[in-house]
Amino acid sequence: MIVPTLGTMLENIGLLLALASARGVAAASKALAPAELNARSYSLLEQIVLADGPSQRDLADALRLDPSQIVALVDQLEDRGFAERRPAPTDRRLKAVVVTDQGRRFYAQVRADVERSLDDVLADLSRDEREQLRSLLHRIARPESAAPELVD
Amino acid sequence: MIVPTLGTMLENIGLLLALASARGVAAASKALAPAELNARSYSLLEQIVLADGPSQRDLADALRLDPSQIVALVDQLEDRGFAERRPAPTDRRLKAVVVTDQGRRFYAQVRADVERSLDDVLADLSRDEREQLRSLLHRIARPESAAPELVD
DNA sequence: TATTGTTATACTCTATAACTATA
DNA sequence: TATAGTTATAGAGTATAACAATA
Repeated sequence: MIVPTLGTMLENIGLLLALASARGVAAASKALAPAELNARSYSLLEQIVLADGPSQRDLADALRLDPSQIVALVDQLEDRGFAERRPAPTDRRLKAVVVTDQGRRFYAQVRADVERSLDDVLADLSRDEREQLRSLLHRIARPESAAPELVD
Repeated sequence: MIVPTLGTMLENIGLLLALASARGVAAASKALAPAELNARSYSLLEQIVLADGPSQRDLADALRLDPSQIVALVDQLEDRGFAERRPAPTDRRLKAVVVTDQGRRFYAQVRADVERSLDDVLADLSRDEREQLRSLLHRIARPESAAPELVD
């Protein structure tokens, strides 16, 4: 190795964010592989379980994905019997995405595996530090002065 | 909107990391677009500027990319006259990647734009909080007990 | 006119395997 | 036998535009 301490001179917080995120996604993906789910579909299922009835537009906003991508992801959950599309009573353009009993059970199972894998990623951090990190990230990922700026 | 508070019930720190990272990359990409550089190439150039002589393997480790991807990225920097490959004197398998004067000037220019764009992303955080975040992320992205685990 | 869901498509990224030259 | 760099390629992920139905 020519430069042994390359990594230690890193200051760029943007790169640090990207590297930490990549580690988290990799760990979650590995944990989810046996269930044939990827990290994005897991997060989508989680949103559906927690909200129980969001429109696809809501899901696109929550995950900062293009609505056209939500279509395929919800299709997959529907094909596996984990979610269903229901016409929204108030606005016939909307489709409410609801979790099925089977989907709720499945989520409970895989969630334990995912959280264990994230524990590994956060192993060096105390409980307090994890809460700090979560709070700081929340203010970056979901600023109070909303203004979603997926495309600009 | 069916569920107004979807975003606020988010606990998943893995998703928060991914969203925050995506915001950072998007902001940096936007700032770098006029210079026809993407976030990854910027980080690569930064490593070369800071280390001045890393092997391509070093760069792959620092950015957690596959060595085969570094080839194309270094090619691009070389084509634009920002970096050069030099045979390493100690081991003829290695190629030391060094920044050119032109590359150093270019980096200084775009760096200001990137840091300004990251300021926007971190706007809600105080100086102390940014330092906290950087420190926490560093311990996730570059754990002391190294063991790079790109592929496993 | 604007918005939701949808389809199709092109583009970028990423992962993987195989090869060479050197050690 | 192992490592650095390289090439090629297939797959996953992403962005974009256009359309029908509804508001």
